[in-house]
Amino acid sequence: MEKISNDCLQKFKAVNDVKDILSGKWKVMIIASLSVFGEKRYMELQRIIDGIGTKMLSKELQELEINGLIKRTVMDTKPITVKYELTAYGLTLTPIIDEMASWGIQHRERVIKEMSAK
Amino acid sequence: MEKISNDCLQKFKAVNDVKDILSGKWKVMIIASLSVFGEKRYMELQRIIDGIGTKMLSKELQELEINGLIKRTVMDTKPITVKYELTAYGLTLTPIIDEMASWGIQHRERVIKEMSAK
DNA sequence: CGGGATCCAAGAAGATACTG
DNA sequence: CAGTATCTTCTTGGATCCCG
Repeated sequence: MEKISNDCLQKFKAVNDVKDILSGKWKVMIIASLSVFGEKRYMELQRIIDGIGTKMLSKELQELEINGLIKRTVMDTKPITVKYELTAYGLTLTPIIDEMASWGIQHRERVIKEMSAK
Repeated sequence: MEKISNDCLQKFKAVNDVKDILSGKWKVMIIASLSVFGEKRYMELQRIIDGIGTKMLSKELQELEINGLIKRTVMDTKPITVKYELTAYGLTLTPIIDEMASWGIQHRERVIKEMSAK
């Protein structure tokens, strides 16, 4: 008779895990960048993600790499360049990003409506 | 020729909006609690969400209320009680929570496999 | 270019005590 | 019970300099 409760708890804890993995101010946006725009270089990420500094970018990229969500590749170009991309595992986050994106788009429409309603 | 780029940017910004609205260490877990378990009281939320203190709980609940995602109702019981629940708008976040939950569950299975593989 | 190291300011968050 | 107020601690993150 507590079957439902256990399922809910399971679900709740699962959300908590995702929270932990995507904790940090910028991780979701890094994933979103790589998910939406595809493979990017360090500098490009910094330009895309508004307001992020080199320190935080490096730190969160490393944490994401440790968790196996992104892959870091050093290219042997004249001045060295590094590209980042989602791993196969990181790509499985796409549905979450997509859900967030579509919700955000609807949210914008809602906000616009509210403003014009005044 | 920059049509695709604009769509991507739109999408990216939309994700960013969601980030902002769900910013803060506990907001996602509060939403998840109310989504998974349904209407809850202040104290119940504090018990469910491991580690949260009264200060953060109050603060983030207020912010969520301001954003129209949750509804706060004061019940006139002997010792006063307050219940929180998702608004119709807050309920639209359910798909995101569900995606996170199912990803988290698969993530757990993966971690378990990795450990037993050793 | 892609970072690492250091220093420092600001804000987020915890603990505790208190109130209606 | 449901918070608020206060104080302290910890984390975040910005700025800067440096290195391969």
